[in-house]
Amino acid sequence: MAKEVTQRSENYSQWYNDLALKADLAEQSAVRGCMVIKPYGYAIWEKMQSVLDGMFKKTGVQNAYFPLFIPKSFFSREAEHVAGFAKECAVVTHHRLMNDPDGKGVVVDPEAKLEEELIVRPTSETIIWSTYKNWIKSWRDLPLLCNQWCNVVRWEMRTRVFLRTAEFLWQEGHTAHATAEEAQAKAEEMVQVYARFAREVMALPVIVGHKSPNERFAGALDTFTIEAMMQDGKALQAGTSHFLGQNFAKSFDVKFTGKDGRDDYVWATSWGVSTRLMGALIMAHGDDNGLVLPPALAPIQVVMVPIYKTQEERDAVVQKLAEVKAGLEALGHAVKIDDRDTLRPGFKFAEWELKGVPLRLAMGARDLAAGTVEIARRDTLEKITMPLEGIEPHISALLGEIQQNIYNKALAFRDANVEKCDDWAEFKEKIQTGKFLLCHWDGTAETEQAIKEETKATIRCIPVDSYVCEEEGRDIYSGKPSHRRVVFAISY
RNA sequence: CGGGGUGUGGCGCAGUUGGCUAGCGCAUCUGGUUUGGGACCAGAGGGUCGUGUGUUCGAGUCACAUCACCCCGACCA
Repeated sequence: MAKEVTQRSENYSQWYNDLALKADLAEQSAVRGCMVIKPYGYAIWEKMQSVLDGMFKKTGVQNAYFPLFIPKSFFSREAEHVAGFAKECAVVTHHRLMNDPDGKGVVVDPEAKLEEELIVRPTSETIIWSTYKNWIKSWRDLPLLCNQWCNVVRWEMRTRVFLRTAEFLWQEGHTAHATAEEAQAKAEEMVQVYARFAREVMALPVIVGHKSPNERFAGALDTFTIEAMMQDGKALQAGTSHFLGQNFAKSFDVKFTGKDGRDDYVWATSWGVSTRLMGALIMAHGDDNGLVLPPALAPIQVVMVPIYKTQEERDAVVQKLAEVKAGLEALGHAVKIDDRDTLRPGFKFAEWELKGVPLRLAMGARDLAAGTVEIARRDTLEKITMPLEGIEPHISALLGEIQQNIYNKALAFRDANVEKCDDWAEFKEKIQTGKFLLCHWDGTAETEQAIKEETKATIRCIPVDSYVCEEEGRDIYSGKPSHRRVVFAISY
């Protein structure tokens, strides 16, 4: 069962796709553009959910759930927002099937046409705001901080596992506030939550910044983003947080009575991350041997492979490993003993590497006699043999070190591929080689659009916490005056 | 929707100017030997060649139609 994965250097795109599928994370479903997330992949998503959920709760956010179907009329209210999604909506028009009169399976019952079509949510702003209208009366009801974990559907033309699928899982937070300042602060707070999650849990260095007006979420006044660099130098938008102003409140007539007795529209934010983060994980850390999972997200942090010739040896080794496993579990680690006796050790090594397990322990008769164990790190592929005695805290520390090392590696890679650029000819050439270019921009949508058309590069963000560069200069394209540099890159 | 490509056991593919019984690798199953980096040997099962119509003594192969999927664009978390 030689599961050869395409080499990363040869064909990055193919490598990514192979990895997502062969590392047992997901597979193509029968439905066009949709995917099945397999148990191993879902375990990672669940871990992401639980960590994020904890972080949200600390900011006062509560979970809720809103309907999958949204009446079409709800979409008539916020024109700008709707324009952003209208072209990719799935629409429910009927509510019943019937037997085909010609005896060929089932057909849609033409009698069962809905009075008003239902839209499968591409995002929930419209239904949530029409609900919030009923929940918000007074300043005492604010702030209202809700999040929902759900699936959304966007009928994309071209799809890619985890990065762009017709249906995806995500989390969307929607908040309502009494003042613009408070809402603005919330949007910033949440993007910082995402940044912390990306950096500390996913070991993914991200750039926090504002989106340019062109790249903003439909209906937002300001959009914050976390942008990550993949190993081909392309950018991936890993999460966004929007300051929505009073646009939705006005469209859905959500007013509150203030302390002064006067009515005003509420101020809103929304923010989300999706299963796209799974794609980011694969592309940011994976190598030619497969996935490299940060210990904080690995469903299995330590895998143990017993090596034996006889049943007696097997029993003895597995028993010893079980003791170590118990010790590690007591320290809160997820451990698996791979005692499948139909597979050889070499196969198991390769398989667990493909699946990205951070640490592998191998123990055979030799080790048993010597009281040692072989430890292999997934991130560096180093192997060392250590005494078994008191190994647990060492492994704990090693997991922490791996988490840090994966981050450092990704950070070093990114730093090596971020450059300032002030020459248009140079820009056109370098941007194609997978770089983030820090360039002056005159702030106009026209320039941004022209650059996009000529090079496919977009402004990923106007950075606020790394690569911040407030300085006078001239626009890379138009030559007009500029006060700061922004991040340009080709993105997924 | 524009440009290009591919449809043959579960997966990946070969199949000559039409020719006789449709083949290979992987996977699966059985038996045995193995087991410190993706084992080996022997045997077995599994295909209306995407679909339809046509040409022909004869079609996986040729023609026309049709469907599906993939890649490159436009759109996007």
